Amino acid sequence: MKKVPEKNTQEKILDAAKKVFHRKGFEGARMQEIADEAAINKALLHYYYRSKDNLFQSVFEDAFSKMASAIIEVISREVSFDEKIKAFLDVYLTFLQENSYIPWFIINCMYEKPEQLGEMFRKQHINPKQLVKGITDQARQEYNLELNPMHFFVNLLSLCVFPVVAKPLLKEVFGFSPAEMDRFEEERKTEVPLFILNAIKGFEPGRPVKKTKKTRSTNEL
Amino acid sequence: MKKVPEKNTQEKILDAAKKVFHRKGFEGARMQEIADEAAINKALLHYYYRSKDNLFQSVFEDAFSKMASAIIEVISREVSFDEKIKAFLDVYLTFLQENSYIPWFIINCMYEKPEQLGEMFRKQHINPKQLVKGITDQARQEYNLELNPMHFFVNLLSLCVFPVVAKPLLKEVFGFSPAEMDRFEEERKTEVPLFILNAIKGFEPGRPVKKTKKTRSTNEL
DNA sequence: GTCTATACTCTGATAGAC
DNA sequence: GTCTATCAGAGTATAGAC
Repeated sequence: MKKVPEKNTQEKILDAAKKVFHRKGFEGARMQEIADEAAINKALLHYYYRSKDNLFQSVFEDAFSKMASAIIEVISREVSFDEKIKAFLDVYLTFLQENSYIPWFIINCMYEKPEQLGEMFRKQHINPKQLVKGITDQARQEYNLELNPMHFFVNLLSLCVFPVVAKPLLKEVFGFSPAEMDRFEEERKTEVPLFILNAIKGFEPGRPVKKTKKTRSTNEL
Repeated sequence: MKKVPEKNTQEKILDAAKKVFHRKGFEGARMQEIADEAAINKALLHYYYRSKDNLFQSVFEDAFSKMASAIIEVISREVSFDEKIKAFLDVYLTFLQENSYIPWFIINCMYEKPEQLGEMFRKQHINPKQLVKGITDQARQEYNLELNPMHFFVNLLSLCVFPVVAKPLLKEVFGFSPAEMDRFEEERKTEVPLFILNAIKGFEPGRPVKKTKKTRSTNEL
């Protein structure tokens, strides 16, 4: 009695929808294309998900909760600040590599339907502001670092997410082949932690920003 | 004899098209909406610009060249490395504040019509790879800093652009009021340079990443 | 549950009067 | 140059057989 892990139709549709919505966005996506991608008939889409809107909604909720829990899980770990940052970057960059369609999809959705989100947090009893403040509080207690909560967190996010979101742009601008692009993403797993950990050291109170070894006079590094 | 700076129809159309395409992207934009925005008839759009594609092309080229020249101008200045970085952040963050619609529009365009871009660079005789390498070469010569060209430039871009692109998302996640959001953007003009200049110092060869003042044992900051 | 065929709406584009 | 009217195609959604 073999276990055949064949996906049922509903799952096939959802997977296909993710791919197509990711590539084309809501407006650009075509129900026909989703049907083709899932290798089923167009009418079946409407059998399982009444409308395009409805299907999109499902894809969005799935994507957003994946994204949110990936972030929250790491942040909530009971480890030291530096371990937490490293773990965050490791887990999150890998997550983004494997789910590169999610960030742009979420951002776009916020443009089209800005309300949608607030209650998703309340439903899950999450307070992002508090969560973020926890990180920098920990940094102060353990390392005497003075980090601005929001800005530090947004910096983390930016360095992880932007390259993923702007991938098609960067690919074109720098003329990367798909293989080079993959390599670039792989490299970021070491480059981003390096950059951030270097930056953090500058926020020790004993290390004023203006100090420099060089002899340049007015504009110091 | 008063000068009445009334715009001619073609300009009215282009302005209207910018607004609508910037809000909705290519697929989401409707010719009817552009016509309404320009307070003219739909048929006139096709009189001046043969097709939707054609009109979009004009809007895109305008946005992209604005963005590109804002970046290139600063990078090409003949100043020291640190002055260049500071100038870049100052100019670019202000540009983004005043043109916050552009990044989303460009990235979205890359998803919807990935081809469109490569030749725009060739037309303007720009070699992005070379331009970017120039920055880190300068850093090595002037400050003995070993920066990876691509990654450093992408880091710069990320920290500037992502918060702008993800504005609706951040606004919702953190529950910012419009005023708070403005303040946040204003703060980034000091936070981002601080973060980056701190990070850069870590790339001096004499300053190994693993060094730390703290007594924590295995996982060093 | 899955398919074929089709209804209906929206939208980009054109024809032609003025 | 600008308008009204209309076409042709694409796309979502549904009806109904199996």
